[in-house]
Amino acid sequence: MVSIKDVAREANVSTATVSRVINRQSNTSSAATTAVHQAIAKLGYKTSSNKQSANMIGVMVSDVSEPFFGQILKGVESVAQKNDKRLLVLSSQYSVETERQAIKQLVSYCDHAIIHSKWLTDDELIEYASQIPGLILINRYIKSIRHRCIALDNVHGGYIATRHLLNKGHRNIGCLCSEQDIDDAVDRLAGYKQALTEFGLTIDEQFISSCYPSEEGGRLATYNLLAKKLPLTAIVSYNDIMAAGALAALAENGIKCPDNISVVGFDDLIIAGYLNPKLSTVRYPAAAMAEQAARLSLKLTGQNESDQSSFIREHILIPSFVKRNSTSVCSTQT
Amino acid sequence: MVSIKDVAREANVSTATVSRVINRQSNTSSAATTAVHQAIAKLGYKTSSNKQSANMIGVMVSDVSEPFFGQILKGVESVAQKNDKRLLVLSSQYSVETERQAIKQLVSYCDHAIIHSKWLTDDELIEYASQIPGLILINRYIKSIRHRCIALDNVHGGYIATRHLLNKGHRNIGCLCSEQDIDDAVDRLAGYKQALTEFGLTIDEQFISSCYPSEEGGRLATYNLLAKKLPLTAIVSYNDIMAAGALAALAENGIKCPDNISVVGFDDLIIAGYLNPKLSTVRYPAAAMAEQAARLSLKLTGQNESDQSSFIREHILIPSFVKRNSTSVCSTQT
DNA sequence: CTGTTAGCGCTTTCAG
DNA sequence: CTGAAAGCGCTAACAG
Repeated sequence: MVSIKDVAREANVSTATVSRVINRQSNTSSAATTAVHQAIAKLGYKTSSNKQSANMIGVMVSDVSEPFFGQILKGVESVAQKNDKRLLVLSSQYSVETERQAIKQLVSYCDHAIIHSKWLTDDELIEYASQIPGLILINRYIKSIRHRCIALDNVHGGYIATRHLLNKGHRNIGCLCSEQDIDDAVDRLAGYKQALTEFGLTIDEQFISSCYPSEEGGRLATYNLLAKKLPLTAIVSYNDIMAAGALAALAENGIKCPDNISVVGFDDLIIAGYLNPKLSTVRYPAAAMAEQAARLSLKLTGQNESDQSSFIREHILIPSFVKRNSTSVCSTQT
Repeated sequence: MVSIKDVAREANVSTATVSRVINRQSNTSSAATTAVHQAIAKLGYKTSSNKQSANMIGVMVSDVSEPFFGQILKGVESVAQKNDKRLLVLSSQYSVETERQAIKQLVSYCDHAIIHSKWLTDDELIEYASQIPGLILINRYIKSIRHRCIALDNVHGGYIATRHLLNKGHRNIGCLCSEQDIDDAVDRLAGYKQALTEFGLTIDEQFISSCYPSEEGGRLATYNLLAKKLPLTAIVSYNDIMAAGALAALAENGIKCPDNISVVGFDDLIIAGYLNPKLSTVRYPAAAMAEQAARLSLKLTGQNESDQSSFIREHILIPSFVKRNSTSVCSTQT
């Protein structure tokens, strides 16, 4: 256990100065301050080493009120509870700076941190990961620290969504994309293309429409597709929310789902089961993923007695398909 | 600041024994254990008085993954963030014992605790509330500690839901109730009755159907209503989930909403906007309520510099009506 | 099972 | 602005 004393030695100051720096109180010279901060980073010192931090497992998500993140909290909480640990929650509110501050806090307060970072660069995350062994990245894959990442195989997700439609005879499949430049968006699109290619079909960019990943975005992207008068019989969507927008756009235009056009979502949010028709979608096992992340975190700090280094499989989860009522066999045979 | 030493003196044991009791380790006689626990309760001692607890605001809800509770977390988190506090989250998983343990933990770890208790008795909650001044009950009203409660006026909610339908000309209004014996269920029903009475209508118990407050429960309760061949033109539901079940049951029977029967929900969950038709409902301002609870907690421990004791209005929030597409003017004039 | 005692991590005081 | 040293809250070791 690295103490304030070690930090003091490393920074060539007294323990009192370190204490002052940590608590941001009274005046300390900037030289001493930076020296202390460097020493803290180097040694991986954590405040409240008085055992409190060992009992805390921290989570950072974008917004605690979103159902998807609720699942993640639940997953982490369940293993926290089993291991008699407390759950510390912070959110980034979709802001880079808030996200950075949150992670810094987590790193300094907790031995374990499950982080869903949307905005920080790989390099910055690698840096934080190096500070505590219990930091796990969720829904993100960084090769150089892949043993610290738990992610979903989004390519496969896009693939099975598209594949499901192909198997039902659909050949003219539109794709609603997220215009955000993040991994899951490009991966899911790649899965869509892979499925088509594998089926011997050529990819027509006309069938791909990008918008902001909201309900309104889904509606707009669908309008754009419809405007082109393509022989569309099915649509795969970046996520359930956009799919909800697509369903609304179709309904407004008298196009019946699934009779005329089938729709597939992604995520399997609660709303999927309440849409009309109930949405066929790809299940994102968020809670399971979070559980696994939490267990991995415990394992990496040796809390988890058993299998210290036993099974080190790739931490990539495979999504599965959920068939509901928004997809059917293609009626317009070509 | 009450220390372990004070507790030891109060309990007539040594500090070591107190330490042992707190950490539930090694053996301690039950006599000593209870004596220590009593002393802790009496003096309001909190572990980690080493300043950690003052930075923590704890929340307990039933299930962190439910959207409704997500709102509550978000509300508390927003004020926590503003006041530079960390958020500690525990859930009861709908179990009495888990709930009790969670509250105990919160009380001993945090200076502030926002608690959504569904299962504990008033007396027990009063007891916990007496242990720390920063404990606030949310969505619950206990008269003797009402300055520690933030709740919704559920009677008013049931009232405006019913009133909305009455104003649209409906006179034969069914009511889907929760069979659970909790305050909000009876309050919302009371609001329903009040609105009818106020309109000079007599209450016919035939129109009231109770089931478990789930989608399936809503479906069943609706079947039961339909089976009676009542001249039903509208339904008010205990919550949105049951209303979703009601919509499904109506659709399955070829009854159009809102053309034939209007439906009103309660809570205004995310799904309300995605149902078909979009659900008119009563908005439960969960996040706002949680924010207010958190602010109250800070105020009660004197953290909130200003207005120490200034405005002590009743902490009852008023719900409002959200008009969407599931309600319309009554067509069958009597 | 319990108290004494030594010790640890940290903060605060005080002198410079 | 800083360090030495005293002090505080707590835990661990040991003897009974």
